[in-house]
Amino acid sequence: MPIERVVRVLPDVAAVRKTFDYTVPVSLDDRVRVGTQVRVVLHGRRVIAWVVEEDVAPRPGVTLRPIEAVRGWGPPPSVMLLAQWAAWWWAGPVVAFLKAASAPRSVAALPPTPATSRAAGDGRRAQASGGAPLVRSAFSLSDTGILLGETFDEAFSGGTVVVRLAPAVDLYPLVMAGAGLLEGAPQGAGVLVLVPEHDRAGRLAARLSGSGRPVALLPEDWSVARAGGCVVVGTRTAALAPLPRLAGALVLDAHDEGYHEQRAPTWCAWELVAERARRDAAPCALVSSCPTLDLLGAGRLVRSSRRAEREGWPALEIVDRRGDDPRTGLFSERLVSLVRSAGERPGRRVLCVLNRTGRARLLACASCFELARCERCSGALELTEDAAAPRLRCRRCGAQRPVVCARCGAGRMRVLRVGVSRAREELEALAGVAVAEVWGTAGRRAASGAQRPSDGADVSAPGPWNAHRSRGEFGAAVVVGTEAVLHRAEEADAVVFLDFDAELLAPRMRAAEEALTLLARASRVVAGSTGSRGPSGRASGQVLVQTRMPGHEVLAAAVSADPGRVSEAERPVRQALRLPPFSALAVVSGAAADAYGEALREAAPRSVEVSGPVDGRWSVRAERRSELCALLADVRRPSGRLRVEVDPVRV
DNA sequence: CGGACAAGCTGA
DNA sequence: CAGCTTGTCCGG
Repeated sequence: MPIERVVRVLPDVAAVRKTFDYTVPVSLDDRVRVGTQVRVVLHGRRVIAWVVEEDVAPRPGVTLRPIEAVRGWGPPPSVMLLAQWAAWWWAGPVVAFLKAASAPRSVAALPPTPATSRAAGDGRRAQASGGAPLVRSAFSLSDTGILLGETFDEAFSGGTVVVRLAPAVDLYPLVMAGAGLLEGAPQGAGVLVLVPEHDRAGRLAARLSGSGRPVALLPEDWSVARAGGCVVVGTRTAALAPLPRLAGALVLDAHDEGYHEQRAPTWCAWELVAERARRDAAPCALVSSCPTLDLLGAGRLVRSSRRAEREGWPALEIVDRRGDDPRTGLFSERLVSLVRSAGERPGRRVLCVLNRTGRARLLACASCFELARCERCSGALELTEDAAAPRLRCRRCGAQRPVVCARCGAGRMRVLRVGVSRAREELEALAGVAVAEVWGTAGRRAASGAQRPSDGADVSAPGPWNAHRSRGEFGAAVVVGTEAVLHRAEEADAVVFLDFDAELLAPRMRAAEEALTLLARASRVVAGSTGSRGPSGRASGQVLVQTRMPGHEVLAAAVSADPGRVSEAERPVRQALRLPPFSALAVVSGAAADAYGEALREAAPRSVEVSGPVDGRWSVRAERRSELCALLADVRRPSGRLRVEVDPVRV
């Protein structure tokens, strides 16, 4: 009689973090391995569980039940280990990561693995122009192309590399170069490509597939990815793609906020991909037109030539509104004339961006109109609640000072309430052209607590946007909307930021970096999918920025096509305030936060600082991330609702 | 999570 | 003291 194996499983039940041992019936033996999803009876309930360990010596004194059934294929062993690491690194339940790494529906059998050692296009005949020639032609298109080709080579030279490429640069040749790592890779190894949005993942997968590469688009092609030997394309969760092994990895637009999960555990996809690549000794390219400080800490920076970078940032026109009376509203003369001319020339499209949801209130001096900003961190100041003796308080770092203008010393502030919903009407009246309004879902940085829509297309949202969307067109040449308009529009002739100061002064730690990513996004939209160029040699199209801070380093960086200026300005501020990446930070909230906070303070070594509660939130700060994670893992969590955010995007 | 069981409260 | 609520524990 054959001996039954014993395996250790982790049930897919919230709040159960323990593992349990079960015997493997002989009939299921060949289908049960590490990662397999099984059904087991636990406490009288049939639940789904993952096999986390094979051939274990059962703990003595317990009689084991047999596994009831095999649900289907699960993540490969390498990803099971990765999930375990991620659970520690972001102080969350392993189950959260295993779920993300598992198939959306049960998978009974895998498709055959493509033969990776063969030339691309062998299995599926190249339907379009074929694989390799596409790369070569892209490299030889222009001098710029050749310069970029050298950058691309460096991107996969080994280890994790941050690749800085201007917004208008077509990243497809780089992706093709990455896909080339499939050749000669071990059997089953694959190349991971992450993009921020699912639509874009679909387009990229189709294009790669057309060139003859074996491609799996996640989440739908999970089983293809599990078989390995292909290029896996997907969004954030694709960081946990079930490839048994990596031959290489690319994260496009790595600065995008979509790579950060907002719900706890607040994990970050590019960080996970970099760790995964490190484990498999695979090259990893984090690609961004404007790398954030956090990204820059992840690997060596590789840049294209200055010339290539200058050509890939479009013309940026700054409309200095310091001289304008705040009462003139959102629309400068320059903007009105731009919109008017767009209305006269058929086919031209202008997008006006106005982030009105969750916006900071802005204060300006009542006499000289200078904006009230914090001396310490440059954040926007607000008036304190105390009506008898109001003070100015920084919404970002909390510093306070009396109500006095930093420039002229006047003691009266005026509230600038730009961005009202009448923007569209006003613009229509001013410019005499039809203007459409886009609201749909809130921007991708929704107000705190709000969730990002899973794939960005909210068809249930009311309003003119959807009417136009269903016709596949905007209803007018001019559109006013939140930044969502930049994520949905394929291309435009001009993008106007009506109130860029709201971005620059937003009460968020990463406001400056995020403002620059908006300019980069706008740059891509006006550059168009063709990457056409104007007579100046720069990408065509125009980005117009209305501001009262024309000298701000974010604008200087975009004008000079040198995004490094923003991170260099940001670095000393973060360092002085001991904020990430110069420390490791976790924020604890929820009903049980106080109990957990006290326990953490009790157990914290000298090197970890536990402070709170402030509005029911505790913060835990350590010099090194590993110290922070060790503490969070060691202290038992009290029962009750608890949210632990490690390295939160918003501070 | 959800069932089991114990301890606590209530009303006749 | 039955009948019900509330809380804590634990799962192979």
